[in-house]
Amino acid sequence: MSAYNPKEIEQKWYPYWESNGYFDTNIHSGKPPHVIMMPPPNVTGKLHMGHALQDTVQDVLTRMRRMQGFDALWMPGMDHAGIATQNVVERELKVNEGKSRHDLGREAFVERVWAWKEEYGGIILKQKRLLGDSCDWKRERFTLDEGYVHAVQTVFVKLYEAGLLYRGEYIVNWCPSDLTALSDEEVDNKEVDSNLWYVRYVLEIGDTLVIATQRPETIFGDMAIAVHPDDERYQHLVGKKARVPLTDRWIPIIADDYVKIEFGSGALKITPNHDKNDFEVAKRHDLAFRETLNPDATLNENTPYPGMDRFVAREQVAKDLEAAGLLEKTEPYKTMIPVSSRSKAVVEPRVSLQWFVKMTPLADAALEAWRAGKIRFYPKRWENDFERWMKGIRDWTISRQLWWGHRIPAWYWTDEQGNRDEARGFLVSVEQPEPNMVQDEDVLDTWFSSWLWPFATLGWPAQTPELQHYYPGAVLVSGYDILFFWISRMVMGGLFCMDDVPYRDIFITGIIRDKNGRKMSKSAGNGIDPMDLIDQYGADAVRYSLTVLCAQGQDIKLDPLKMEMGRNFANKIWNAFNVFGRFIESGKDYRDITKTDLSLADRWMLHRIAETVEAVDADMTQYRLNEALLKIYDLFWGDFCDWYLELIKPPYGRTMPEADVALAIEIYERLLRLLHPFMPFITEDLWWKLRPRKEGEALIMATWPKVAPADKEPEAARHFGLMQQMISGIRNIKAKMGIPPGKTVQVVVSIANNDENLLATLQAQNAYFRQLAKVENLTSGLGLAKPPASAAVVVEGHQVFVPLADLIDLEAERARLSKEIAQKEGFLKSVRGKLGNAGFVDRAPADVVERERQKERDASLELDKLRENLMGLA
RNA sequence: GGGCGAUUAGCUCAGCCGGUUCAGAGCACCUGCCUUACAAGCAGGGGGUCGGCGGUUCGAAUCCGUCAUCGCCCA
Repeated sequence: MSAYNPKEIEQKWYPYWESNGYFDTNIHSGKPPHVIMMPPPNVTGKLHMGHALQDTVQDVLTRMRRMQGFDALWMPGMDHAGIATQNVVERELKVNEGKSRHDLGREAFVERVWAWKEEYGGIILKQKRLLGDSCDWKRERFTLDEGYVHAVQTVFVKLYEAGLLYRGEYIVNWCPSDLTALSDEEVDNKEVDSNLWYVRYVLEIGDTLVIATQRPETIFGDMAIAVHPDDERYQHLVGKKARVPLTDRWIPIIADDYVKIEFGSGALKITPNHDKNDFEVAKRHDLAFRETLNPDATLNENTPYPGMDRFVAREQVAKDLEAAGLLEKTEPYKTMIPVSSRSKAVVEPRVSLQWFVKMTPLADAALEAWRAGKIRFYPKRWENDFERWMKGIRDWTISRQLWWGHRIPAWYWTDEQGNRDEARGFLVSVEQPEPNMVQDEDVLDTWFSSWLWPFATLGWPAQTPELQHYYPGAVLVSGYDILFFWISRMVMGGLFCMDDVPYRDIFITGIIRDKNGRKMSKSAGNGIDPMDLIDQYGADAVRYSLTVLCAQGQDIKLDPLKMEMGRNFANKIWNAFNVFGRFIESGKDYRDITKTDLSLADRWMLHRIAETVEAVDADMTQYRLNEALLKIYDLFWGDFCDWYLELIKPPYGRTMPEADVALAIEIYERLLRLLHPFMPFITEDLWWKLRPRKEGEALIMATWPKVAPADKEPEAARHFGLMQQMISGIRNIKAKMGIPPGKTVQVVVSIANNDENLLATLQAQNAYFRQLAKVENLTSGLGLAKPPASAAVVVEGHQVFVPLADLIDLEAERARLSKEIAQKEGFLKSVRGKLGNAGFVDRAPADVVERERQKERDASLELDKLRENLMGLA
């Protein structure tokens, strides 16, 4: 009559669930906990397809567990997203007031950020509601909440006291755009086309030495030239001096086996301040350090080009070298450059004073927990990456030169003028340890707060009842793009602070790409906004499609048209209700009406549901949501709609018996329960249409279907299956003979093997043939003869004849049967091939062999009958 | 350079521990239907030697090796 329109319905139910407290959890409920920590989205963020996918997965799991009687906590919140948020507010400040954050000063600026957060932050949490996320909003946390700040500072102190924290001048990744240090994980390596410049260094002994460099602009920071100790070409030069080109500075030539003899000329310039490896070499050889760049990556006063941008300077230096006759040649060269994953600026290795976490001991604990089976990855292969990263772990640069974030709880003494007196060292403490001490200016990497999420959100360091009840969680759902950033670090953080892993299962989803397989990004403009999809197709449809597309760990190439799968299914669900729904008497509760004489179809349907529930339960424990949902889809569409509803549907103008309505309601309820975690809105709406319900009897709070032993009736299911095949066969004959599906035919069914049970069932079900295949007269019996001029199908040895009198198209029937025969022959050949193989008969398990024998018997019997039928056509 | 993943129908992809007609689904395609739940639908149908080669096995889309192509991660 009309297509399903999700808009109205989806808007109706979310507020209903939320306001009734159905998402709420309660440590006193007496139910076992089931906890999922939502990866906190950036406060600046908007919902993207990755969120839509992962939230769907988490919500499906949460809703199912809730229905299964768990105290299902899905903990929501947001991340303060240091750089991202600071950038947003800085940009706004620039545009609106033409000011920089320095114009405002730190305190005023941070206040601005808070104001921004209150006004615009958290759009994403509203969007999550439109998706249907059933998280416990009352527990929502923000990584800069007061209590959370305390947790972050506490763990900082705790790490320091454990000797896992240090401060020092090391070479770090420096982002000249955001003017802060970054961790290794925040830097991506990109291959670019560049050059290799061969520069001549004048030697004190009068000769020149050619050195290949990718960065001529850094020569002003050169503090040595290194050659390999085994390189015979340069033995005589070690200990001599060379002049840095374009300057009057002389630097030593040293020997270090870090140098690759084959690369370039085999001699390497050592620039400790601007190259990680050179930094190490310099430490080994006790070289001096010379900074040649400003924080914004312009050259500084230690160079002849103060203020010039590094890339401009690169060309300029090359030119000047050439002019000075010091450039031997330039070669094109492909090289990897480090890029900030956030700002995309080319990162500069830069020596600066930063805070670091010593990671090896933490990683060792994580590895040990993993080896002991305390965490499990789905799919398992991600364990390899986890292990590799943990084993090769490097210390974590956690200080950031930003204003928005967790201020580092380290304190410094001051002199009379109030200036920091670094010489006296520092104290690490949550509270200001002594009057007149000042706190470190820097803030912590945002991930340094995120890695505490699973317990800091529950009140840690206080031993709250929530913490005891909800930690550790059941499963973490996230993408592999933050396996190192977050997932792995949480494992370490949990072990360090809680002495236990934060979750047992780690379900890693694929990444959603555009339909051509490219990563979605703002700059490429190929992003799909999930809000548009929800608007266009409905949240249930989006959830359905994403779940079905989400095979274990595979990236998803998403074509928005895929949402039609979900939309069509929702429409089907909606319309299926009408078949029996229109016979429901308003206000009537059908619970006391029991259908006592279940039909074959009834028993088959109940059996199929039971079977499916078992299969779905098994899939869900393995996080095979796509498999589970497809099974439910098949059950609903393939079994319930295509067969069951067609059978219970009364003829036009007639009504449906009350008992049938009651059973249909019961069956439909079970289907809605199974579907609810995946498609919560439409199922909740229909749930209330089935019968009057009291407050609190919402589907979201209903119980998950359990398999009752009485529901399983394999024999009934087998009989029904045979009838389905017979009916399909009749339809096939009609189609092939050019008989309109609506035209009635007569049918003779000949039951083989003296199967009187089947015969009895069949005779009781003439109506099925009438309704589904427009069979007017069904004659059935054991071993009946083929009527003249009839078409035939063979179903597991039983024969279905359709007498066609003058309607029969002999050619068509011959072709039909020939095809059947060819197929059957092929099958029989393969079966006989197996059985003719002595190895198979001897070695395969007895039951497998027996099964093949049975197949052979059945197939050859059927083949005989098919051939007879073909012969009889003449 | 090391590691991982992918390669199955025209397209997008499922296929767990090797054995049920196991070669599947959705879309697309062909034929016939506006059969009063649904044309976002119904019925019927066509279509793939499961990337190549080799191996293990009674038996391989599935396990192993190797090659090719594409993609990702790490250095």
